[in-house]
Amino acid sequence: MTRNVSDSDSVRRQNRGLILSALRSGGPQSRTALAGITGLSHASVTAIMQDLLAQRVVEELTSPERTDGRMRGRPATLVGFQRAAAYVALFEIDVNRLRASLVDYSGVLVDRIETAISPSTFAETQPGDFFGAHLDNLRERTPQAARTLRRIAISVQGILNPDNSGLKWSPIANLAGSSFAHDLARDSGLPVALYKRGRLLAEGTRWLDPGLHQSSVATVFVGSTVAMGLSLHGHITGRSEGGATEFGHMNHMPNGALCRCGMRGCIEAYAADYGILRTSYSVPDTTPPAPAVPAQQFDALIQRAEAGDRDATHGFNLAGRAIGYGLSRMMAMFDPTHILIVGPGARALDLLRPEVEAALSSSLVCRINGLPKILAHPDEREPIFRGLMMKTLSTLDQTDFAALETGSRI
Amino acid sequence: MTRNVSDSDSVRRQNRGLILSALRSGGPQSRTALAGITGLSHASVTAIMQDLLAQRVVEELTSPERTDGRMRGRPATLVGFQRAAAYVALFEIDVNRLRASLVDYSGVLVDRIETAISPSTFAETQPGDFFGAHLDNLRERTPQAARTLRRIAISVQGILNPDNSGLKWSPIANLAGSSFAHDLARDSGLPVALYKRGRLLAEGTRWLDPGLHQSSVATVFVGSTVAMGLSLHGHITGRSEGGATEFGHMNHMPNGALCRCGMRGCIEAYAADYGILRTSYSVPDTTPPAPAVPAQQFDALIQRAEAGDRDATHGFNLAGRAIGYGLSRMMAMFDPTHILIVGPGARALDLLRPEVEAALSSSLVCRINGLPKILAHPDEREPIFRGLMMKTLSTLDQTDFAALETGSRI
DNA sequence: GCATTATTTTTACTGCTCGAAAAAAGGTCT
DNA sequence: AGACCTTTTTTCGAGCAGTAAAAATAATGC
Repeated sequence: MTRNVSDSDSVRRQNRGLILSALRSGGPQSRTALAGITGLSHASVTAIMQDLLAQRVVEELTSPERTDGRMRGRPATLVGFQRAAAYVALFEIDVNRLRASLVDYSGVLVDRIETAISPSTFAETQPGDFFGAHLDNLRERTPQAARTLRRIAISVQGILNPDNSGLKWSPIANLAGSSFAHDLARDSGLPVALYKRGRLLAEGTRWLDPGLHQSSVATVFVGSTVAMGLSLHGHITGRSEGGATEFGHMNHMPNGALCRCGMRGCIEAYAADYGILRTSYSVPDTTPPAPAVPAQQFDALIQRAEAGDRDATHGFNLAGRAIGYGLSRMMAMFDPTHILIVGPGARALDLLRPEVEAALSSSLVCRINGLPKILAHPDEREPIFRGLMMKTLSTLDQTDFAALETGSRI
Repeated sequence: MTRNVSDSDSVRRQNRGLILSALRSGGPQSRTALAGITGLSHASVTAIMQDLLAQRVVEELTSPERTDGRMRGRPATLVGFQRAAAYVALFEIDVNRLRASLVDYSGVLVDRIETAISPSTFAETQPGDFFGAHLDNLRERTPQAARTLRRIAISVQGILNPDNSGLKWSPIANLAGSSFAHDLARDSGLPVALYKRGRLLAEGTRWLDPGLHQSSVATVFVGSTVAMGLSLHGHITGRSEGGATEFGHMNHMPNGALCRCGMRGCIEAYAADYGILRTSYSVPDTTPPAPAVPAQQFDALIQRAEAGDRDATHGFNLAGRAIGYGLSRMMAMFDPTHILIVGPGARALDLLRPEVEAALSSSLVCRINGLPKILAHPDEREPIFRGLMMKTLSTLDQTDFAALETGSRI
């Protein structure tokens, strides 16, 4: 049972966390600016800063670099994260690729390794060992980071265990089943966090687009799979309080098209690249899906549909309808004001939009509240990485550094 | 912008709130018991209690009534809410009935008035005035409560305004459109809260069934409408952070049966009493729904289906399928461990269950995590009232009484 | 050089929780 | 009846974090 008692310790944690989080989203700032943003008094900011400086969590920036020469008064000394205060290792795993990144505490990418993944990769190597090997690699290449490495976070696809120690199911062959997060944590001695890709998309767009930072956005990935993350007023919501949803495998049509997951009628079976391709080529929708669709083949299909090809258009229509009804069903439970389509499918938004909007219009909530704004952001790599990084660093801020005991505040 | 700064004020609020909430869910208790439950030290509990006693929020119970004669040591003095510390007025509005209740701070029902509602009620009287008249009535009948009346809460059906000041849409004729909560707040000078019925069902079952108190439950009302509330690990979740969902009007079938709301294919159009009746009597599903279905007619239909009547069984099958697929779609975003069916439809759970479970089984999350437990609770009146009352009193605890400034703690 | 302006630090004070010890309130035993 | 035991409740001093206001600091402008 967690104690929710509030005492001076929790007060300090809360207010230190407030300052770190302001620094995280606003970059290096003066103490006065931080006092304004957090609502703390100048005295408290100074006191907390003294602790943070003494603990080498933050540092004063040497180059004041006044933006305007005509500023009066004592110039502010900016305070920013001390880059070497901590490092985190981030893994993004995909059906055919692993990307391992080393990031310092200020959010600067230090090192990156990319490796190809094949369906046999995890048949030959235990997932925990596979990640462990890459972690060692990162450590060897940046020895000074190895000492202060604090956390590991992995972006995954599939359904998580209740304790987030591994996956119960995943489209990545042989990845599910083992508690690889637990294994990796044991072997490395570091905390390991698993995040669903869709959830990170939501987190990432929250950080990428300042305009959307505090609004309610449903971020939908359309590509080799279909996934969704929800960011409601800056809070990530969804299954298991982990912010994950199974949007791609939400049922669209009872007994419908065969999905890669083995079930029938999932949204993904209509709206992922393989589904659109299957419809466009009039392949029966009970045919087992192709393992992977090359990017150029998908782009060619988009071009055909844009040129007016009936079959291709039909494929995108069915995809749009599946996504649209899925969104309309989601909106019976959440009320995002914006829908952001990311991934390869974002390039086809104009083809999808009519059916998406038609489906949304047929729902009561949209008739009452109006349609949400539907936007596209073709790149999904950057949001996922940024989401993974910001989520991990923010967790580090709050869990590790906000809770540090005050030394002797003389 | 809300300031999240933590200071001694917020510490007091938090810890007072902790004690009040323990008292709310555990009933009158000794200080020692409260210290154990909240995690506060005995000294803090005593100090906070002195304030609460001085402010007449709680009182010491006179009758110790030892449960066991063989108890040793100094007998505990129980502390409980002071009944007259506050009163709240609760309204439950339905298509054909208004129930106005006056409840004291300890949760005891003091007075209750029931009034019939007809489709013309709100055509003749402004909703704000209608509630105002009943409020005055309650006040006149219990003058000592009128002085310490602190809050008004209303259970409604329909889609709320973004600012919760009224309804954008409601199945209750002419109720939507006006900001009656705002009007009533202005006229009465008291805060008025609007809650969706489905949300209160979730809140109510949370309080009614201690076994479900901390688990994750989706409570589905099946009757003249279909509604759902979610309680995940004791937290109520859903649209607009208000915990509401539009489950009944989630789309089940594109271009499907005509719903009372005017849209087509809503779950309600298949699973509310009128929908089941329409299917059972082979009336075209685009026929405008009957305004109200008498209870005995619905019960007769259940009996016919239980006796094996094909047409009636078909009606319940389609209803079960609509609910089942709706739940399966909901479970792509939430993961309740229990599904609780309440309302008149709960009596037909055995008829609905096969199709509900079949639909759930066809979803990926249920294949991976297993089916949730499906239970029935035939009475829906009690959970709604209890949910409305507990939510309102808990809000009063935290908003009004936890925040009371400490007088002079001599 | 000195007033002006803005930022940062210091000082004095308040309020809260906590641990330990003391006080209170019954029952039990001789 | 009175000493003892057990459990609950209160009291007391220490410690810590926050605020407000005053003081210190560092640049600009005349």
